[in-house]
Amino acid sequence: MTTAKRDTYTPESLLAVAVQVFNERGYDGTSMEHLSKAAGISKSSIYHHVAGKEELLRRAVSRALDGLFAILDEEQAREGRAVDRLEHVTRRMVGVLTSELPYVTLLLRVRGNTETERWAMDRRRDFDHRVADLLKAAIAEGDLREDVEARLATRLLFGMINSLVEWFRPDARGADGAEIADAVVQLAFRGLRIED
Amino acid sequence: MTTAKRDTYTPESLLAVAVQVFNERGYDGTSMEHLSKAAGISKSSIYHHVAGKEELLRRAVSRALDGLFAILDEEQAREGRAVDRLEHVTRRMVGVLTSELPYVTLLLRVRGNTETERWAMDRRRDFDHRVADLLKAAIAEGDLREDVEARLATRLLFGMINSLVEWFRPDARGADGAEIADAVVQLAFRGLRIED
DNA sequence: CCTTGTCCCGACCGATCGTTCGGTTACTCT
DNA sequence: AGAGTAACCGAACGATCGGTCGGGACAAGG
Repeated sequence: MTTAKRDTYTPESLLAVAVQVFNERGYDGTSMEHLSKAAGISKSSIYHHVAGKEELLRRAVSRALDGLFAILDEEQAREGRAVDRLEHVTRRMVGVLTSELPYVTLLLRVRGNTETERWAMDRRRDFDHRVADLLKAAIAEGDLREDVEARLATRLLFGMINSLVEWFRPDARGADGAEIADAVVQLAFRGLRIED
Repeated sequence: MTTAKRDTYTPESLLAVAVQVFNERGYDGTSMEHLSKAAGISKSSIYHHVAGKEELLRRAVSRALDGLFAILDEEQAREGRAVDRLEHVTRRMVGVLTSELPYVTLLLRVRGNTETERWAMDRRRDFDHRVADLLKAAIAEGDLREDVEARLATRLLFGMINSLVEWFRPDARGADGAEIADAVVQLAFRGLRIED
């Protein structure tokens, strides 16, 4: 039996409101006053649910990072040819970006001003390196062209995927991002130009 | 005869310092105190050169936008097949991103909290649409695949190019970004995968 | 009824925000 | 030398920052 319906805030439901405001105004541009207006409760009441502004940030980026790292544990990311594993990770990244959009958006925008932000940037860099290794392996296995440097290609691939947070908005009709994942894979692996 | 060497600040030289700090800490995360420390002059002295914090932002994003819009006026962006014009704009965007890196970085990160930021976002959107029209024309002329929607492809292309501000750092040996432009064009137009 | 704990509030804290002001230094021009 | 001005400074402004405090409203359990 899950908790019955309550019209009060939980740390999680408050987080959802906070993350939305963070993304609209930027984390540094958001005051606790802004959050209280958006949540409909007073500024001091927020501190009944969470320890402060930075805990909201930490919860948000943790959620995003957990979603991303979980991809690497999936079977299709661990077994098979590197190029196929890379394509799977690419598709699943688009999936996580769309399903956890506000949290990932916040993660991709932290600047490293606080210890929490630097920790998030470090974990994110770890994830990036893991995917970069996958791309290098795909080149070594002869499935990807080697005239584009692996690190550069990884950065451009991430640039393409991560740009979703700048323009993707969830759709009423259930666009779960599968068609976007197709487009990303098409563009990244086969290119825009028609070869003939 | 240009102005003789001066060890005092001009609005332009102060802007260069300010933009660097803005990019390190984020615009909202940067206080005038931070700027005064970085510039080596007192907080109040900054106001002798510029009207305030927001003018620094306006000057910076204006410079970035002027650089981008100038691309569209170039002959190679106005004449020839759409696909070739698009490739030229792509290469030149990489060039402007690298040569005006800190200014474009700031432009790509504004959130719309002030009138200046919203104006910058509007102008940037105009530019994006101009490039999107180019891509649509290239599809209409039969040079680009039509199984990826034009607007989506434009967004992914921009995502790839704009990601430069997240990782590109100017090199001592004059890497002017030409090799990066090659990589972007290779990836975007021909893809990563080896076709055979 | 009274206690207990959850949820919330207005008032307030010291610190910091962007900005202003009056005044001083130092260079340029005559 | 004296006047004018560009460049700069310390001190302070009102506003807002993130966060604290004591207490009120209210439902549950006895």
